[in-house]
Amino acid sequence: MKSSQENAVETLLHGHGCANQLKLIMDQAKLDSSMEREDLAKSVLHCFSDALSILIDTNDHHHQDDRSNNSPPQDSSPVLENSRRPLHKRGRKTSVAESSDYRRHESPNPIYHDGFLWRKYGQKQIKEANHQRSYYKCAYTKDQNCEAKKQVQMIQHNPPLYSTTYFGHHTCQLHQAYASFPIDTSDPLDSHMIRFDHPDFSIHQHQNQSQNQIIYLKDENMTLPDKAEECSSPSQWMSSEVAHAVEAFEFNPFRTSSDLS
DNA sequence: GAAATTTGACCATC
DNA sequence: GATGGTCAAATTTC
Repeated sequence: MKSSQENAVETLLHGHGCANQLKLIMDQAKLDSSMEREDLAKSVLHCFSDALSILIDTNDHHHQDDRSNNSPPQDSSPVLENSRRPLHKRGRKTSVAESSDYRRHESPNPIYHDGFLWRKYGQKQIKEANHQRSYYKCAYTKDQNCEAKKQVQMIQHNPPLYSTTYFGHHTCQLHQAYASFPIDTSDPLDSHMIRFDHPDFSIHQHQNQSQNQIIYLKDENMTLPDKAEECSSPSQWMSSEVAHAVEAFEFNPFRTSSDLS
């Protein structure tokens, strides 16, 4: 019997293959393909690659844990680190940074828009990194005592590579709405969508004529299809940044009902 | 005018 | 003393 994680890897592998094929077709028919489409295809591929790396990496860690709890942690994938190594050698002031609960993701683009609302509270030139590091915390830190934080830092100039490190978990209502929301994509008529364009920034669940449920979130910089309701699945337009964040906070939009039970 | 960002100062840790 | 993380006043943006 396959675990849900193995099923997820299998599904992602299939999707990755399809996206790869699509890119090949578009490469062959460059006359017709706009840069926008090509970028989109690349983005999809990148998203899949990252997701797979993350899942495979997680599996590896689990397997290592199974084998021996005393063996030292091996260096993880360059794409994602989820180790218990301290992030910095010294200078930490907060309990958050000292926490073992952090997830680090590296990508060619900084992850600014990941579906959560962040407030920048600092920026520092980091001696060891030669690049500035930006500090963000959840916009609901005060309102809802949410302790989620993230740091964004360029770690490589050419080609550009950014590291986004998430600390803690969202305890704000926004995240709870995510986490408690049952997702089942097994039935295309019962799919769920996440939107970022609702004007009043509150979370709503909406049932349209085809029974699709939609979560509205705010993200002014997210470009969406004119009629997002007509998309058959979130993956049609969900940004890679959102996918990264979704992973970072252990929210799986493709989780099925059977996985929940 | 409110909200978000910037930036220098302060503090804890090494 | 050096460094990284956070605070909060100043500044910018909408």
